[in-house]
Amino acid sequence: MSKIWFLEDVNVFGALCPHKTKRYRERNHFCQYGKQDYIYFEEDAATKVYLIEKGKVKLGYYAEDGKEVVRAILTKGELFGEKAILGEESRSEFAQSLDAQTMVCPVPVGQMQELMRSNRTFSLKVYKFLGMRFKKLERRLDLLLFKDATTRVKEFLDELADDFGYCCPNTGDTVIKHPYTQKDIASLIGTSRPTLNAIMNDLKAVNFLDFSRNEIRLKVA
Amino acid sequence: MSKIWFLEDVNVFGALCPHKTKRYRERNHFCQYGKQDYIYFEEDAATKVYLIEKGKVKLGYYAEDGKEVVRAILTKGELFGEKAILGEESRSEFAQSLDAQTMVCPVPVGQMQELMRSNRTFSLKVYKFLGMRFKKLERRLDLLLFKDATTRVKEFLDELADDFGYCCPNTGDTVIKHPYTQKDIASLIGTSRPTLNAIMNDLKAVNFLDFSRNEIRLKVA
DNA sequence: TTCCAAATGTAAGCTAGCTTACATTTAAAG
DNA sequence: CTTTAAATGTAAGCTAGCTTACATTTGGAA
Repeated sequence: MSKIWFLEDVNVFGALCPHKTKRYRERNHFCQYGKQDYIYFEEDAATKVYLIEKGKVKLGYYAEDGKEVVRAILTKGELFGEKAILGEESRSEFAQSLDAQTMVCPVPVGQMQELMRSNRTFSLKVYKFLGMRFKKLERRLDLLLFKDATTRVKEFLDELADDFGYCCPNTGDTVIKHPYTQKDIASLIGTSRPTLNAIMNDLKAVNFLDFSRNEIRLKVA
Repeated sequence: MSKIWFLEDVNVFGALCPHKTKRYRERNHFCQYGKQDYIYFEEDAATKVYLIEKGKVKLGYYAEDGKEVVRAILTKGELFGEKAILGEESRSEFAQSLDAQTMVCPVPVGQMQELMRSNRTFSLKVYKFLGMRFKKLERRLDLLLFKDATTRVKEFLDELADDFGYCCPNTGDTVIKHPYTQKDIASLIGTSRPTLNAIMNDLKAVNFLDFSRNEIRLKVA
């Protein structure tokens, strides 16, 4: 499902990206980041929205005890910093490059809003995009409220399959090449890292899936 | 904090409400609902945003096991159904009147979006409003992830104080007259009802607060 | 005024999942 | 090719908070 949205987003934001227009390119550039580089920090002024051209970006924040909390890890074609459109003034999270060669295209909020005003179709797509993010949050909250850790893992894997999965032509398994560590996943679904690991191995034991460092295979039933 | 927004919302949506214009009033009316009446159900087409003129509205949904889950209870001046603006097609929750005399002002999404296009200030306020709702969700999620039940109760009471509280001139206590039952609150903060009750009585025992059916007093320190 | 259904109060017993601690494996950097 | 920090695997012990069950109180309906 989110796959469908993802594609629509690409249409929208691909069309949007100002680097396609020559005049803009003269003034601005894609921004490049190395591994671990921060694109923005918590508390930074929220003046731009970013489209990922290449690489991986981690969004998260630091809890009072200093522990890093992961909100999401996004890749090529995905958008982040969108709360700036909704009047956020300072960032409530950091954005950090995970790859040695991450490229993002920054779009000033003002430009975004101007486009939304002048192009009804575009604005509706942005609304839908924001609505999706909203629902995703609500879904996470509901899972946290009512589902046990194993169920949350399975739901997370389903989402992951939408974003990164493809069907293995030989086995029919869904192969997911993803950028998450077990620590990240644990943080996202609200369990401890050891618990997540145990669950993953249980699911492997019952042949629900197989996994290695950066690949998960959901077995066909 | 949310109080400030609340007031701004009133400005915006007060100015917006089409019943102020005579022509509109001839065609549409405020909608009245009795106790327990549903304003919309889950799965209903999401074509309108609603402003509460009077009374109380409960938003929630039913879990698979049939248990009711409360998302929020809103009162005069507050807005709901706003996901319709963000391209939601069918409701993911129900809206139910809690008072014998609840009045709401429905605003079609199309009209809303037209206004947003034609009035930049208005659209920015709507964006900010949506951003607030977004942050509220994120805050709830973070609390659920990292805080124990007692902390969540206290945070909830702080929010409640913003929405319904006033300072008692004699004692200096913050008095909160609210529409929630303990069951509602438990559902909102993600605990069981017995646990919430125990916590409330513990907080009463340590003189942090006092409470009866529909009033909570946060004691001055 | 009485009655009833909903709301609130309370306790016992159980368990999912946390914390902590440590071992093992892996991949990236020099 | 070695080194090393990060990632992953595993287990023991503990506890917050759940479930269940029941008692008591309360406000509104009749």
